[in-house]
Amino acid sequence: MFSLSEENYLKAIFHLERKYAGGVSTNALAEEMETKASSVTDMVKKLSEKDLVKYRKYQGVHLSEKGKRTAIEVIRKHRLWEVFLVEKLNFSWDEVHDIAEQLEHIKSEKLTDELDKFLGHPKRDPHGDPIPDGDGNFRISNKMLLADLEEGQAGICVGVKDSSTEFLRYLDKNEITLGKAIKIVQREEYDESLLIKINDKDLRISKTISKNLFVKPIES
Amino acid sequence: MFSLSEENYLKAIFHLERKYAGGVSTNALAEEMETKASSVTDMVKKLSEKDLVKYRKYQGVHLSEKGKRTAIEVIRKHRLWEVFLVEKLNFSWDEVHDIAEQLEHIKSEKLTDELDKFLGHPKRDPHGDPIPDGDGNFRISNKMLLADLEEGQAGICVGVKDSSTEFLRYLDKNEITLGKAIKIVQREEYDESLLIKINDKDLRISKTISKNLFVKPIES
DNA sequence: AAGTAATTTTAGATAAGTCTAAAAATTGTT
DNA sequence: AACAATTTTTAGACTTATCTAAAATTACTT
Repeated sequence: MFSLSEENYLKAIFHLERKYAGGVSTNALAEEMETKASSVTDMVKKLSEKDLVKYRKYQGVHLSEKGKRTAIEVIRKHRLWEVFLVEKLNFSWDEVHDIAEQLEHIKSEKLTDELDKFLGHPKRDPHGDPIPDGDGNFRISNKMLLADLEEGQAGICVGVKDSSTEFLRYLDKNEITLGKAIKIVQREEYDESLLIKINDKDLRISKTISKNLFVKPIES
Repeated sequence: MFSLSEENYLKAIFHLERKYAGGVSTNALAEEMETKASSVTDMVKKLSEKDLVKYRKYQGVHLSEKGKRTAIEVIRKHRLWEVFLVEKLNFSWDEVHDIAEQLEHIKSEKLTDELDKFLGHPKRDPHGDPIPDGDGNFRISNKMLLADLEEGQAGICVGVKDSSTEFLRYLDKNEITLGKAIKIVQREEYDESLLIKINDKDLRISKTISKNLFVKPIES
């Protein structure tokens, strides 16, 4: 149906629309896709002709309904494959991204549905990101950045914002995994670092870390 | 490492070298790849420059050691994914080919090895074709065409030569599956059809069928 | 062995996706 | 509002993989 390149652009636009609700700029897309602005313009025109995006020269792009549906389908496959790799093939959460980038383009609706069933209809991928269902609906959750919790508040670790190998390895090393409870013991205003309690131990984490970790706040 | 197209050519050459030991002709490759002879010439030159094939103008091609290794790796992945689809995702043996054609190009050695392990190191794919191991070694078996058995002889059904949907559906309909014993009750010389006994029932099959079914003869 | 038929290669063209460099439009600044 | 800086688009070129049509080579046939 759509080329690998087209699917990757749609996915990128989908992700960027969260940040730039007023339209995704050519430069932002170019950076996300690690390509040049001129290439983006070319591709965006093509996507526009196929009614996958709404595009007005110099004004950025938006996904159309059709484009959004396609993007979500690719994301669904990406996340299901990540679950497969971690749960069934002994991959760790920092190893799965590049392979899922390949697997997400395999075309077969039956394959996606059977994989979903085989995995027991998982709701989240190994990084805590929600997996859309077959109709493209995401489970919405009240997650927030750890950095935005108040002193004394606690939350359950539910996802990462940065899923780079480096960050995930840092988390592994410090035994921070999804599902764990984290409590803010003390906020250091000077460098915005946090002293947190996790696994019954105190741990000091930098602003960089707390800005990349999602938690679901615990009502208290 | 290699493009999708390059891998498909290598695979096709590998298969054709069984039939044309003296070198695979441009036309034969063109037919197998469903493309034009001129396209084949172009690609074969490219593969030759990469030392994946040995090529002399007008003389056909042979895989080099490197080309053969690459082709076998692709075939290994194809067959492992077929096993996965049938054993884990409820696909039937006539539905898996096209999806495996896509999955066979996913690049990750760890993925292949873990998949192999997850599936319990299967020796054959759902059509009875042997799965090469990680070093590229095929299990060799003394299979032969059902058509070549003598009257009175029997064999175990171990594979298909034609794995088209149509043929596989015919087999399903007649309850001919891998592992079943088949005995030649009578050969009809006029049209080369066979009367066989399978599942304790007599069945008349045409030459077309018997020439596309592999059996391992039972010593008697 | 010479001529015809078939196969294979070459030459030039096309499409997708990318690039660089230059032109056009928008945005920011005073 | 005018100029500068930034962003975006256009124009033209390149690569990969393909095609058609013509030329070259090999194979077949008598």
